[in-house]
Amino acid sequence: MTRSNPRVLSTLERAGGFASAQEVYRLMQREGESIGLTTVYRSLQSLVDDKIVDVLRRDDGEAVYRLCGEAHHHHLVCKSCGDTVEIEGGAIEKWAKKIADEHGFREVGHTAEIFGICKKC
Amino acid sequence: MTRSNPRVLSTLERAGGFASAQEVYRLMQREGESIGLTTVYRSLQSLVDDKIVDVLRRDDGEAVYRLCGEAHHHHLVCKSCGDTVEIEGGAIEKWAKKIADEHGFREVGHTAEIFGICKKC
DNA sequence: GTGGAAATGAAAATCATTTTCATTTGTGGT
DNA sequence: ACCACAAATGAAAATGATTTTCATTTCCAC
Repeated sequence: MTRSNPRVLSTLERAGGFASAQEVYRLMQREGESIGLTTVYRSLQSLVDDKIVDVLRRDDGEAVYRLCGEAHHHHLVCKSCGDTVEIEGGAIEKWAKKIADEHGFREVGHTAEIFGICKKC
Repeated sequence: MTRSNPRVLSTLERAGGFASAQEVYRLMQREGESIGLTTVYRSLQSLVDDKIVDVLRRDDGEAVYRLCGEAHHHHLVCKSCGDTVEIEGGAIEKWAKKIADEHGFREVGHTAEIFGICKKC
């Protein structure tokens, strides 16, 4: 993936760093960019693989992609408006490590996400 | 919703309190219950509306339904062989609640999973 | 029983996402 | 420049969960 990747990334940035694949595609169409929906999906997926963007789920199950810094963090997501707060996970890191050690697991990683309804909703 | 509702609920219980609509449907089929997929969806939705079950999303976007009040647990999964250990998440519960409180979130839930390579692999 | 509202379910529609596959593009070797 | 081959692209079809439509069935209240 080389040609499309940067265009998709830049569109995602322009969208406020938070959009679904369909939205990125429609936005690029509107701006006269020539790209296929399939390629948008593939580019986003490769950006996820490269850990340049993050993916999470809206309430209706649609995947939304989000620019993401390199620092490992977790998310507090509003189920209603999709608003996202990056949070620190010091406690989690320790917990994950401890549990994994207890069970003899190596090369340990983890995922954690908190969701609820935010103040505004 | 009256006739199907209890049957769907009881099936969800039997499934361990955690399953997708399709899984509930297939389970009922296998057990010889006569019910339509549409009705399973409608029953689950009404159980969600009544706050008897909770809905959240798998990584692939499929909705999974969970009995409310079920003590939920987390998983330690081996990336290599898929072996899974159920673990307790006391620390996580507290962490999630604390963070959510700090940001004024209501109706809070969370997901967490630890993965790595197990002893055998 | 009778009539009408609510519940049911089969089939079709919807919608995001993935797959297939033929075409285009980029690259390295000559 | 030319050729060959691999990677990238995108249109169209396939997939799979979920929702909608609509005709039929069930359940009450009278």
